[in-house]
Amino acid sequence: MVTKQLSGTPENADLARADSLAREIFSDVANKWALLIIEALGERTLRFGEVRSEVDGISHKMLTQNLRMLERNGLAQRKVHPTVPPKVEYTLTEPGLALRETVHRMCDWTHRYIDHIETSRDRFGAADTP
Amino acid sequence: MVTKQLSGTPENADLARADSLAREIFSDVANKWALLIIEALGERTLRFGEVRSEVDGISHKMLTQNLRMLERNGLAQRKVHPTVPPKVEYTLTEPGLALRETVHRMCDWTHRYIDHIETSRDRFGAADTP
DNA sequence: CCGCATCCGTTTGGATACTG
DNA sequence: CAGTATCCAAACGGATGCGG
Repeated sequence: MVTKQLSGTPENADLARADSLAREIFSDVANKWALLIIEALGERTLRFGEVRSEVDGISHKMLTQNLRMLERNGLAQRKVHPTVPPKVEYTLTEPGLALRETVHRMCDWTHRYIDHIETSRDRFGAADTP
Repeated sequence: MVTKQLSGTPENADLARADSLAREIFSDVANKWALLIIEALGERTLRFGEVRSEVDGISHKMLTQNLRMLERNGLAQRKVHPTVPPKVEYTLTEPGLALRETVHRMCDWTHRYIDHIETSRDRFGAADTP
């Protein structure tokens, strides 16, 4: 299991809990929108609408939902300016920035193997890519 | 957008296509089950049922579905032994192994920040973690 | 043992509208 | 502009059965 490595010696009960928590965090984070948002934010501070236009394709609802999740996990910070019209800014925290590093790795990976993958898809018999 | 960096200078049409393809691959790969399977396979060759018991929680259907996807993208190789009962083995390819590296980074990240995240969740007001 | 198909409940995600 | 709620379609995901 993925989280196996997280616990050096899986021998006591604390680790079982940590493992389950790790699984939960992993599930939160290992999804398309969350990773795209983290990437979009980068080292900048963006307003809600700015993130929205950066991510492109994401709906209002999904953005809100995922930003909430990131905030809850302490990956992004939410700064509300009590003005009118409202202005809400989001910034990645240290953990968020660290996670972003791994997203970069995944992007690099995509870049490196995109040709290989395309070829593989062709060979497999592409009849389902609209 | 995440895939922005994939195209050094986003100026011609080829890159737009590559970008869309990158997005598609990213969506395929950036999901819980796919990453867990890749991690489970590791450098070993496992039979269908072995993967199933490694990943734990995954259903027959989801496993099949994701293994097909990994095969289609050339991330995993499928070896059928025409015996009875059938024996089908799966192995990560080079690209698959490379992707696995990034999964490891994500696991390391989880390990490093799990406490921070747990604390953050508590502060946020944990009323929804069953 | 493995793969494919089917049924079906659950969840996700988009569109819209309303509030502050 | 941002957040919340509602409605509804689509996709996900589990269980089961048959076929190779």
